[in-house]
Amino acid sequence: MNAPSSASTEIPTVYNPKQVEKKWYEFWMREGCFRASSSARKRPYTIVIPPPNITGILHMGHALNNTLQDILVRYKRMRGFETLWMPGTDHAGIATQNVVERSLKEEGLTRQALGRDKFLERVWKWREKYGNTIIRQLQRLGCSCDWERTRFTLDEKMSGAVREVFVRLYEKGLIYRGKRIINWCPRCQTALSDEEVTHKEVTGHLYTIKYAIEGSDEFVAIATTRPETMLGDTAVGCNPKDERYRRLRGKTALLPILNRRLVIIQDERIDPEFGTGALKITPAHDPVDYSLAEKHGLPFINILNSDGTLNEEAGPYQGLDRFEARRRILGELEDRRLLLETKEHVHAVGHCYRCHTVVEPVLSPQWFVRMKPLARPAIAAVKEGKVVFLPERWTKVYLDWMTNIRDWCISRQIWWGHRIPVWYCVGTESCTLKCKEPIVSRTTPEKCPHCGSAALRQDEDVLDTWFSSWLWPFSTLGWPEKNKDLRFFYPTSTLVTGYEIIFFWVARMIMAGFEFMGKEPFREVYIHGIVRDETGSKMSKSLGNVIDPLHVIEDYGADALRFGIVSITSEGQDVYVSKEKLEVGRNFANKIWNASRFVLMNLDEKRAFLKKAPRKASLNSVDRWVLSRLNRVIGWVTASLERCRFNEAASILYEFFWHEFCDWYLEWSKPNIRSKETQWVLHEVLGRSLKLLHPLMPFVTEEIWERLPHEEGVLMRSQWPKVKTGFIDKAVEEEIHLVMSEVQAIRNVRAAWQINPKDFVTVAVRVHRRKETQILQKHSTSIVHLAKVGSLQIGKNIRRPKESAVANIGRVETYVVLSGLIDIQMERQRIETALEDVGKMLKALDGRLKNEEFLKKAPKEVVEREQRRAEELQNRRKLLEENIQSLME
RNA sequence: GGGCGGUUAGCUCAGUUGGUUAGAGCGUCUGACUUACAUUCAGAAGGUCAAUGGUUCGAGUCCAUUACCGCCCACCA
Repeated sequence: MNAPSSASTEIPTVYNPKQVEKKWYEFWMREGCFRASSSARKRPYTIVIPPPNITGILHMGHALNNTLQDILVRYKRMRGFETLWMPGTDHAGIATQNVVERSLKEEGLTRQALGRDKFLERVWKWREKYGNTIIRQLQRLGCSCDWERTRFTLDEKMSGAVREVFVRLYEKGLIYRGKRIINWCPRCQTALSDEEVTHKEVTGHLYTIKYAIEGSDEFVAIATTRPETMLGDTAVGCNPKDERYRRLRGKTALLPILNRRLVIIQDERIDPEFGTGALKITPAHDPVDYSLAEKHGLPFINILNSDGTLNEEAGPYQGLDRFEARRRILGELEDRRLLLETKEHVHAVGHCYRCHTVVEPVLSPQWFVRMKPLARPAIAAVKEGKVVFLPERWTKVYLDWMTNIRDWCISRQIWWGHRIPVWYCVGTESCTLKCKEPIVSRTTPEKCPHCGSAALRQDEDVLDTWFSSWLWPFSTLGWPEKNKDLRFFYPTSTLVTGYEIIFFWVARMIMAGFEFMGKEPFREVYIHGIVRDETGSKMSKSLGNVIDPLHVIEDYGADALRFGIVSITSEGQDVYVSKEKLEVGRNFANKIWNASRFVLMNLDEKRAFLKKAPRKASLNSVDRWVLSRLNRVIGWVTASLERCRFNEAASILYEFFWHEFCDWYLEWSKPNIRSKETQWVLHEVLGRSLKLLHPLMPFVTEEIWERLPHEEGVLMRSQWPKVKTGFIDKAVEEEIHLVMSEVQAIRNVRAAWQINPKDFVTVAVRVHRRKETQILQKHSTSIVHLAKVGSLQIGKNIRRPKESAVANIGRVETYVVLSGLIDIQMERQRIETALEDVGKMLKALDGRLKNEEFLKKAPKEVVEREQRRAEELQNRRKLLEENIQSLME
């Protein structure tokens, strides 16, 4: 393939991501670099994207989630897997409907006024216009999804899968229609599943109300947090063991205001300790009351309209909003002196997860999925390790939820979604009893199978959005067809998601995977944290604390964003993002850019020599050092990515590339820059670093790769580097380490004594071991070059020069001549501080070495190492003391 | 009421299976436009690892208790 040519040989000194990112993304797309095929002769690696809502615009949470997936996918691709990242979007029933309704409202319209068909047309139009925004934004992030496969949860094929699943579960008896207490959102005007309700602790009130006892002057006091629900009371209850209420047995209470007669029941489940011990029973608006009512055969009175106003059962309060009704009722009770007490009360109140309105428990006929049978294999699979959570602690959260799973309310009273595939016969003449049964069908039935009537009415409701999402890992691959893609790419490999949707999505996918595919949907679930701002609040538009990833991409580049966000993400912890943290990414991208510029500028025109590795013997020890470090880094980064330790990989690369390769090797290479060996090493280290960095920072690496001589095609399709163990060389690492600390020692003295950076200094080094003498002499040109030394003497018999400061006491003594600048007292202070430190360490060490238990029980290597250290420290102490002496002479 | 996570440098956080003198980035301080990079370079200061107790030759790391912060789950009206 032909890579797009880079403009000129002139390379700007500041990396400009904008143009580069656009160019490469288009190139990758054009060349089909993201495509995956089930006919490939490779092992598959598959990730399905957590489909973002079509209403979504890219926020930091998406940026994190998708960067992590892209890293895995790019890494695996380079490792030689046939890698599929399956993209798509979610129709997001309630969320999308809300958005479109809001825009209708601006036109003075409502969906009811428009009618179902017209409204749906509008939503589809909206989706045509805005539904792919998030996809384009993901592309700007660099996501390497196989976009040609992009799915949408409401596509015809997806809908087919949904109907298939509904019918199968219905026929198996796992889907049923029933009248139960569900969570009702009066604003969205739909039922919600238990998971769609978030409980918030709020400080409300506990009101104690007097209920009169019929035919007496007595009354019973009852505590409630929702006084308006009294309008739906059909009984009063207390614990049978509660002596206080013995007198009420067999009597009847009177509901205040409405004067409804309420039987008084006894039940063990009523807690005599709470409130007054007497309970008002509102069977249609409380789950506990509901089950009490079923048990005791009480009537059910629903007092709410779908919008949260009160209905005709509320008598004088009909038409009022529930909270207004509460206020009025409290006023009325107060006027009638029936309100005994009002006190503050902290309790958990359910809110709609979409619009944050307080939800109402309401008795309502809905469709449910029986979950217990589905949960069984999903629990077993996780226990057996077929599906592994990372971090592992989520396993317990999952299992707890799974074992206490409740039936799933799947019907929604909205229009945007998968219409429930159920029809009812509305024929009148020849109908039999059987005609009352719902007709559940994959396709629209033409007539009632029992009476033959063509008058059929489809269930008005749609399915919960998650009823299509839970099929995602296989529906996207074509299920219920049995095709090659499914055989090849299913089960998928890793699922990457945040913990907030473990119940909504992850758990349900595992159940669906076993139920419909007979296999787990993925082998590994990587759960990352949630993105928060500096203050720790969840980033949200309403709080105005959003750092817009698109702005970051605009200002700093996608690579900067990716690197920045990854490097602050440690396993499963929440992520706090701030602009400053992303600057680290921008700076690093720029560093990579400039280091590469340096290498490219210096590579000779004739580059044939680059193809053949020089003989190891012809490489100097600095070359061998950097190659040794590089190969260690290859191993570390590979291991980190294998274990999904993204931040670890990022920091290993950052440290190596910046602080070893750039800070040291590049500086070192300058004097030898014309040598073929040096050039080969520069090319080698840069090239392999680009590969290692590519999953994290795909754009800048690809751009440089193109300019670097190579024979591998595009970087994203190149091979992941292997560790060349032959290059790992502990001895050479130690050798260079000594030279580096020598340079640092001299620089330290220079800085401490404020020597003008332009001045050369005279340095004398007294060495105590022959090996060290050899090393330092061998590298004396480097030391001179890197520490700006004029004259350097190294030897065993060196004496402290007059007016010199000492550094690096221990293995060697380094004297920097300060003629004139030296301040004896200050130098003495410096040495004494060092002496104190040594003293402290020695004391601790001595204690350990005198401890017989330690000598007996600690491993031999540890003891030996401590002994060696002690010797070194003693030696250092001796030298420091001598230095103070000689200073005083 | 259960469960989980966190508490390490001024700030934000790393710290793999317990073993040299606990690391990074930012910030601070000192210096430098050194021919790849000021989105830079060189150097420095800064920590009794929340508290207590225990296990161990040895604890930031393991165990227990406590405190504070955060999150999740739960039908006490």
